[in-house]
Order: sequence, then structure tokens, then C-alpha cells
Amino acid sequence: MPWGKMPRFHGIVPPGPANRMNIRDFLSKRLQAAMLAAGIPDDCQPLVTLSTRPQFGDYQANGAMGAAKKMRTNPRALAEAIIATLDPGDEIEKVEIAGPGFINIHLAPAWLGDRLTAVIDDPRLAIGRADPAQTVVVDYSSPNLAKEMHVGHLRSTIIGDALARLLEHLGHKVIRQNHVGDWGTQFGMLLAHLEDRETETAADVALADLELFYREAKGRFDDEPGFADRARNYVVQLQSGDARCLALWHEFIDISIRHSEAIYQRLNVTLTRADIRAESAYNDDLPGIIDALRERGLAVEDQGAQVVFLDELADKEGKPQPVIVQKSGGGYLYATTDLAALRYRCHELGVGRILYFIDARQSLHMQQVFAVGRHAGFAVPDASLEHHPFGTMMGEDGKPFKTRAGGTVKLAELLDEAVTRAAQLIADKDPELPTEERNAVARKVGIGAVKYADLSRTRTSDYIFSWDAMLSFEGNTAPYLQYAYSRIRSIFRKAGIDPATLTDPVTVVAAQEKALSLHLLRFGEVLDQVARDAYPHLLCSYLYELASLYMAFYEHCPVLKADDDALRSSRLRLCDGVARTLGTGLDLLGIEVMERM
RNA sequence: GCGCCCGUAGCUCAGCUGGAUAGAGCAUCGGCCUUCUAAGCCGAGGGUCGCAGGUUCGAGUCCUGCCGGGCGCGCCA
Repeated sequence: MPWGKMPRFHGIVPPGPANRMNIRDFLSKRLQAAMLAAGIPDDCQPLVTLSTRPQFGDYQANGAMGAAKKMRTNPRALAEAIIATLDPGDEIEKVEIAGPGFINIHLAPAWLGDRLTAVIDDPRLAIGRADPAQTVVVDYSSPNLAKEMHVGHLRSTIIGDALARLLEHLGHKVIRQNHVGDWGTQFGMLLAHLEDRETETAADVALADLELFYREAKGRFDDEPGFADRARNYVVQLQSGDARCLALWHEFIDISIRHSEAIYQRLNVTLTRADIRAESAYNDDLPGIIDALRERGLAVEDQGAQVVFLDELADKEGKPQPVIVQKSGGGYLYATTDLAALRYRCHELGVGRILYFIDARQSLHMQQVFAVGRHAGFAVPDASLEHHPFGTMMGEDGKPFKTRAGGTVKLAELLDEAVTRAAQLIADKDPELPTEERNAVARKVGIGAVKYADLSRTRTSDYIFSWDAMLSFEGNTAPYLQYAYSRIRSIFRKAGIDPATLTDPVTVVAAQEKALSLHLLRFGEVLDQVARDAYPHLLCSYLYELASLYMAFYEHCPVLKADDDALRSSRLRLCDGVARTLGTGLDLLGIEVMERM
């Protein structure tokens, strides 16, 4: 926005239903204004953060120390000068100076209660819709259709889905792109094997175990004389559009897609067949990509291949590193396909932002695709191209993950085990739950635990796969959050109250209520941060802390048996706010909640 | 050789533009179910934040070097 068109504020407006400013930003602006009034240069930041301990208030401003250094003055005296000019309004109850010049801010409980009441009154919990909305492509999951989905596919699928849900919730137009691998040499191998198998049994039966089918084909490819040649011949025929090969290929792809669809459905992942835009969809575009690169002088022939050398991809000595876009035999590579996909997304889908959730090992590849894509004009200049990498899954020995047999753990097996264990636990804890409900709860708990175990880790780090951690139902896990939700719903069920009918204000009295209120008011801030940085673990941490604070509140503050009616209705509303925040947050992570568990 | 990521409690991990006494979960030990679901709550022990320098009033966080682990670096995807 040009400066001239900036709205003119005659004061710093506190957060309210009409604006989405979070408390920290609000306090920052209020502090900044006070600093200016105290004669502090405007390049000094107030540095407002959450306080580390209750005795240091709710928020603290650490900017006085830095400013004092710049001004060569005493930091405590400067802090005094700042709070002398600070307008506390109705929002700030008390401001104190501590240590070398920390400014500790205590918010007014009455204001917190008013603010929280407004948030709870809002069906969207004061989470606004982006204006203008952005068109965002989220590229995720993208399994190889030659094989069955295994635990290694979890990260991209689940993290990508969480971001797609979140961006949609924030009002953006999200286009999911499942860039499945359905093309290339390995499919020749599978087709040759499929053709042989089809004569003896139905393809569906042969493909009941995709992984086994792949291994059989691979085995024949490596050992059986003549098989590899047949496989390669299939690839050539496939790419030249041979009808019989295409029919066979379609049959295989269809079965493989049905498998991944079944996994998505079990995982509560929003991807559908309509979101698939496979590698093969770009097959006809590939010659044009090479032509365009050559016309612009970007691709040159080198050792028989078409290669792009870019200065910005140079090594330390300034020697440009190669990006091969066409093999010496004329074949295309996945860089070529990714460039075609990039062009399609930028020029046909018209995106403002593309998020790729792809393994960190492909960082260099993504960097190359982005760089070449920009130079070639496949990417539009104002589109944000973002690779959000994730780490490698390691075994318990700290080395890349393999099962004892040397293979991978199938996703379907992991999910089965999770649901089975959850069902067992429910049978022990609550044998009276009707069978149908028990199954539904077991599914939500088991699947939720698996997803949360993955989502709650920092995306970029390598991580260790452990059955126990994946299938734990205690501590910082999805079931803990679901349990907190169910406990709240149980209160409303017991009281026979529909929380949507409540209109009473929240009054913040007990310490547990204050901590809970402050935390609830940070929800929007966390969502914005996750939408920007694509780190779902931040939302997990937020929700876990919310549930923790609620559990403490639950133990210490009776709701239905509160001392008086006003307190009772205030606490009921607080419960409702927590339940809806937990429910919304978990839904954005693709994790379901339940009325009882 | 070059590049990217990582190294925090016995184990698995957080640690938000550098802030005050580095936090959780699991595991261990001790309490709490005649009161809204004990998948819970309260408490205890457990750390030279890989090592060494540097910048800073202040470093787990920033810079340099080293050690250790993972990954990537021309015709696989």
C-alpha cells in the first residue's frame, strides 16, 4: 500500500472483532509509540515477546536495553521514560521494570475477558478471511504409482494436507496438485510383468499387494533373460502412444490410484482423484520445454545432452553447475517434467504462490527447477516458489530407515496397527461403548496418533521412526488433545446445554483462567505463522499447550459446580472456546475429534 | 573435494525478530479417582545445549574453525 493511502490512526487500536491484530503486535505498536514519545529513534524496536515466567507479567518488552546502548544512556532510566509516556488504556493493568531494563506488561483481566468473549461470540473465532485471497498451489503426497505407499510418504501427504486445509480456512484459493509418478522406465517393467500375470489371474488379484508385485517385476528385470529388453520396449511403445500398451498402463495406474485413494480416505486426507495431475500429463509438453529453453539460449548441447548452465547455480570457483533437461538419447528427465508443471501452474492456473512439500534430498533439484523456470519465463516473476523440505526418516539405529527384511513399512500396515491398538485400549477402558461408536473412536484415535506423531516434529529435521512413538496415546499425542475435547463435550452433555445458545461474558478470575485466556487469544497469530512458514508443528505445540492448560483448569476450577451462576456460565463459555479452538486446530491438521472416548 | 541439514536430560524432541532460573513427552521415583472421563492431574530427580574461539550489556540461538551424523552434487525419479 502506498504511504499516501495508509489509513491514518489517531491511536493504536486494540485487537477486536473488527481487526485481526494480535496482542503482541498491538503491544509492539503501543510500545513503539511510547518510545517515540520518549525521544527514542524510530529504528529501535520494542521487542515484545511472551513473558518467560508469570512473575514477569504476560508480555515483556526487551527493546529498552538495545535502545539505551545506541543512545549511550542508562537502560533502566530509559525504560522508566518509556513507561512514563505509555498509554495503558483499558488493556494494560500494570507495567513494571525489572533487571537491566526489561519492561514487564500485565494485561487487565477485565479486558482479556471482553476480548475473549468477542472471540467466542464469533463463529470463526475471530479468524478473518484473507483479502485479497491468493491462489495457492500445494504440491504434496506425489507417490510413485509403481509401488505401494509406505511410511516415507507420510510426511509430504500429511503436512501438505494440513497446509492446504489451513490456507483454505484463511480464505485462500487452494489448488491441490498430486504430482504422482506414473511414467518412466519402471513402468515398462511393471507392464511386462502385468501382461504375463494377467493370463493366469485377474489384475486386481495380482495387484492385491502392490509392493510384492513390484518386487517380483524388479526381480525378473534383474535376473530373467530377455525380460529387461521387453520392459524397455514397453517404455518406448508407451511413450509413442501404442494403444495396447496404453490400455495395459491405464489398467495398472487405475488400480494403483485406487490403492492410494483408499489410503487417503483412511488417513482423512483431502486429496481426491481430481487433484492428481500426473507426470504423464506433461508428456506432450516436454519437447516444447526444450524448444523454449533452446530459443532463449538457455539450453545448450553438451556431451550429447541438452543442458542448462546458469551463473546463479555456480560452484565456489564460479563454474556453473549443469542442469540436464534432455538425455543424450533424447529422453526427458524429471527436471523437464517439473519445468512443464511449473509453467502449467504459473500460466494456466495463475498462481501467486506454490508450495512444494518434497524431501530435503531434492533441495538442489528444486533450486535448479526454480532458477531455470524463472529465467525461461515458465515462472511468473511475482509468484512465490517455495520448497518446504522435510527430513529423512531414520531407523532406531540412526541410519536410514529399513525393516529387518530391508524393505519399508507399508502405510496400510501402520494404520491397521494403530487402529487395532486403539480399539484394544477402548475395550479395556470403556467396554460399554456401543460397537459402532467404538470402531469410529478407534479409527479417529489411531489415525490421529499416527498423523500427530509426524506433524508434531519440526519438518526440516531428520527423524527417527519408532512404532512406540507413532502408536503412543499418552502425553503429547493426538489422543491427549482429543481427550481434552471429549471432556469438554461431556460437560455440556451432562448439563444438557448447547454452547451455541450461550451469550454470557467471560470473566477472568483464577490464575488457570487467565493463562487459558491468554493462550486462546493467540490462536490467530499461530495460524498466520504456520500459513507463512509451513511449519505445522507450531500448531501442534500450540494445541498441546492449550490442552495442557485446559487440563489444569479442569482440575482446579469446577465448571458445573462453580460457586455462583455467573462464574458457572463464564467457565462454560471458556470451555466452549477451548473446545472450538481445539476442534478447529485439529481439523486443520486433518485430525478428527469425538464427543466421547 | 564442494554444498545443504542436523548435534539440547537415559531415550524422543521443543526452544518464536539474541533476553531473566534452557522446557515438554517417554522412562524412573512419590502422591491424587464417594465431586464435570485417571488416555488425566500434582510433585521429585535428571543438562559443561558436540568441542574451541569470537561478536554482544546479554548466545542453545549470530560469526569462524574443528569433531561427529545424515543427505546431495551430468544423462534414475
